[in-house]
Amino acid sequence: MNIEYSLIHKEKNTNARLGKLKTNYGTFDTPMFMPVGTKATVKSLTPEELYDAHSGIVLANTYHLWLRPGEDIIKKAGGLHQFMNYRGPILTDSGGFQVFSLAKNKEKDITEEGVHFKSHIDGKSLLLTPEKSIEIQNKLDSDIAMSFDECPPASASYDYLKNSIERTLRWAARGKKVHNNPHQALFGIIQGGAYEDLRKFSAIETVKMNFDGYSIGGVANDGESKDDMYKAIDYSTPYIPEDKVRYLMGVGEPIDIIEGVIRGVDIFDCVLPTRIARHGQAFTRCGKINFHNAKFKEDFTPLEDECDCYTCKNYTKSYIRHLITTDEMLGGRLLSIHNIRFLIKLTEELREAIKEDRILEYRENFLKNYKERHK
RNA sequence: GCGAUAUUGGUGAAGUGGUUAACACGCUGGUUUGUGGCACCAGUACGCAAGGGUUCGAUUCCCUUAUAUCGCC
Repeated sequence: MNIEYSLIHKEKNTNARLGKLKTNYGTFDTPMFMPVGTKATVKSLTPEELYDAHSGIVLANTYHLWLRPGEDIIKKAGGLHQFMNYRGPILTDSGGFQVFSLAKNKEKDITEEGVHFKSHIDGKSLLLTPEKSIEIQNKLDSDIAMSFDECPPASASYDYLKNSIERTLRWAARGKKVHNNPHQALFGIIQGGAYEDLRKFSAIETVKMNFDGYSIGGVANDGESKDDMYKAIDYSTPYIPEDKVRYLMGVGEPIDIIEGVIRGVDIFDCVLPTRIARHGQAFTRCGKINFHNAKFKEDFTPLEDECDCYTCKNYTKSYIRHLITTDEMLGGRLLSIHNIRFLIKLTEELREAIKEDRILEYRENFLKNYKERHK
């Protein structure tokens, strides 16, 4: 077995779904937020801290682990779970997203064969192909592998996207052909920007290949508007079979998670909670707050009264601000613990709301408190 | 007591007789959506020790005072 998705309940008023995903390394409920652990670690957190946050699954990255320490070393260690001592499900991203940002000349470097680029570590010229990405992921032995796709920028033209999704489909087929880890699931990725016909085409053709789950990609890129992101989801989900899990790649912000869930998404991942934490910011029910702000200097209350995370149960805003402004390691750690728990708790609440068919009401209440600029 | 040198923002400091006083740190905001890059962006001295003078114009030249450091009695 690799994975088993079961749909438990469909919300009455929206496309939101409650489900369960079973893997060899544990079962978790969906919708779920997946913390990002690019280099086989969710930056600064121990596995125990991830369990405490009720994290169902974490993401690691093929490109980074390929370069360092190398997939063979991880295989020797007994696979990614053993290597990083994480006893829960792990998904590996294909490396496509990273490699495209490193490819200097998009037209020349992105070929039918794969993507040519220079290592960010030593400048060595490298080629990542769909086959190579899958072979690496097979060795990493994650629970879920992702197809190697092209992740075009939001600004890409219709014609570019059309060619790109066709190539991504060919790449998906090539990857699937070499995938040979029976314990590992393989997901296909739907692209197509904010164009209805492209998303539909990409979704239908990807689903034809019969993957274990499906992702919506190419979203939340370089200044894409929220409306376009929501459209990309709306245009993709109708074509994904109900009994397959759906993963929206790279999202993110609390509001986008809620909107994604309403549109039928089951899994999200995002660097935001850990990245903004390292930059001194935290998610709260009232919106993002910045611990560099002087107003927290003498604020001896918890980050959030009602939050059940380690940070909120034990530390004051004044102390966290002190750690952040003095650049102490613990500051980023404490905020990462909170931010990850915040997003996972958000998905827990969304699951409750789905169960009771009141997800629209939940969104309304959430938005009432949450102050954030709408792009 | 005498002489020399210095005195620029919260800090370290650059600088010039003439439009907006460099840069860095700090500080104050902000950004961050499948994490190469704890990063990026913006703001932050109405004043150059104080008071006089020279000059069309002085932070920049001169004088006095204050303070500091170093010498000498």
